[in-house]
Amino acid sequence: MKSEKISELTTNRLSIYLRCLNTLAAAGINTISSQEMAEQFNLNSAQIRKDLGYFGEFGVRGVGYFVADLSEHIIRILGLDRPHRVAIIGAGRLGEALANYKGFGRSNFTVAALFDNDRAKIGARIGPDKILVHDVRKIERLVSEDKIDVAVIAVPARAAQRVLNQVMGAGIKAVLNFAPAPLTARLGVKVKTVDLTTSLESLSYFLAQPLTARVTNAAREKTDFDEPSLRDEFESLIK
Amino acid sequence: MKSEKISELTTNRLSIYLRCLNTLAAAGINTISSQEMAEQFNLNSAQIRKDLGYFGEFGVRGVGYFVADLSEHIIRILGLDRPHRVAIIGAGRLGEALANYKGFGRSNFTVAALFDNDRAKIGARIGPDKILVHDVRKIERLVSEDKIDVAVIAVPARAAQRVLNQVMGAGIKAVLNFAPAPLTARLGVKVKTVDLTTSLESLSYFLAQPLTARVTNAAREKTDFDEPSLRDEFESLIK
DNA sequence: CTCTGTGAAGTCATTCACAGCG
DNA sequence: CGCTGTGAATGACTTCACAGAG
Repeated sequence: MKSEKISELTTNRLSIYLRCLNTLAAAGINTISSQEMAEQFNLNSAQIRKDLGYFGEFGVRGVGYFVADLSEHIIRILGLDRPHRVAIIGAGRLGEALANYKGFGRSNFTVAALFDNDRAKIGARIGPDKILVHDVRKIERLVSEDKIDVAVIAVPARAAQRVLNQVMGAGIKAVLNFAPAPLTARLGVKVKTVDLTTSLESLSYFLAQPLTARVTNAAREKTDFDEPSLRDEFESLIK
Repeated sequence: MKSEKISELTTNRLSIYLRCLNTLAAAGINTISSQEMAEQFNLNSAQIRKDLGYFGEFGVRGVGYFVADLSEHIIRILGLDRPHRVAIIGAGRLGEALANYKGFGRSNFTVAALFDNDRAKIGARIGPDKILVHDVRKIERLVSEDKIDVAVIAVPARAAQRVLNQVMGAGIKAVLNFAPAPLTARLGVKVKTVDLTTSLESLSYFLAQPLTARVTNAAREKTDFDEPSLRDEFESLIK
């Protein structure tokens, strides 16, 4: 086990490896080499080994990795062995979809509360799970009462920084932001932004390139996994 | 104007610059230097100049950039001067939220059709905009009739590859994927995956680190903009 | 004198390639 | 013998730093 600084690219990939291992386990496979895994899931075997190498020696030379064992290790590395409680701020369409999303469970995330600042929504119960919408001003109290440690920002861009400030004020250190705004966070608070418009506009650039350039690029890229990618029980968001 | 290979990181940032320029324009600012822009939006001025430098010389030495002018240029570079028509596959919660999302317009994207394979949904009209749900098997015909050039995959992971194949079969070259699955695309087709679980698990890793490491990391990172981030009229997804 | 545009330097990430363990 | 774990090599991206345009 080294103690270098781990890049976010590496932790993103660990999450992906974990998903792959789940798939393998479900298929009844107990042992896998980095090569086999790379082939099956469009990954690079050296990178798998290097990523894992930052955290320990989990493999068996001449054999590969034990699926269940490695899975366990990654769960521990990512801190998924401890439960996380999520607050969703913004009870609009997206907030509602997320609040009713069942896939969080597998990663040990639970949606603990939903907030909005719209009078008409506060006190209402939303979606099939009838989740209560709280007044966003109560966020600080609920965070400590409910042991919430992650916030999801699903409000319009112009409100996003204000909400982030409230959320930081309540002591939350990890935020997933869906608002299209350049946010400033205080030291020690991690904000991950997911941006639909940027993704689409980047696709638009790709379409605007001449066919030859597009194909050349694609060849260099295998399947595009440079950004995150989800888990099996996406169903509730989607079905 | 060079003709090197442009990285996706650069095109993502162009999209962000465009958003910043919109904000500036809305504030009545006509001229801005890369330094000022970097300060205001947590960016790096050298990077702004370098990114723009791949496409031309848009600035005025000793002055900076004309906001409206640069905006125009980026719109053209990203291919946002031509309209794009989007098909959303999967009429679940997320598909519905996306189908009713009004923010696409600004980037010249229009949601042209919504598809599902669920008998109970096909033929129904969904959301406040009453968008008709089509049978996914009709996708090929509708793509050519409706000039659709972008697909959004909002189906469960196990269906994602099948849907991607159908979509590619219909001739679509650009896909935004919300399913948590490692997809394989044919040459010349660009797939961008947005993965909620990976983002959350990566945040979990951050929380699992000792406080000192978290702060050290944060110091290196300003606000986290390594992934995409959205646009102003996110409202319809969210409100 | 200011700010762009850009080679050169520096930093970080991926991939290679192989010693050595099981 | 096969596969891991890992330094060393390569490649990609960012930042520096400054010549030169306006």
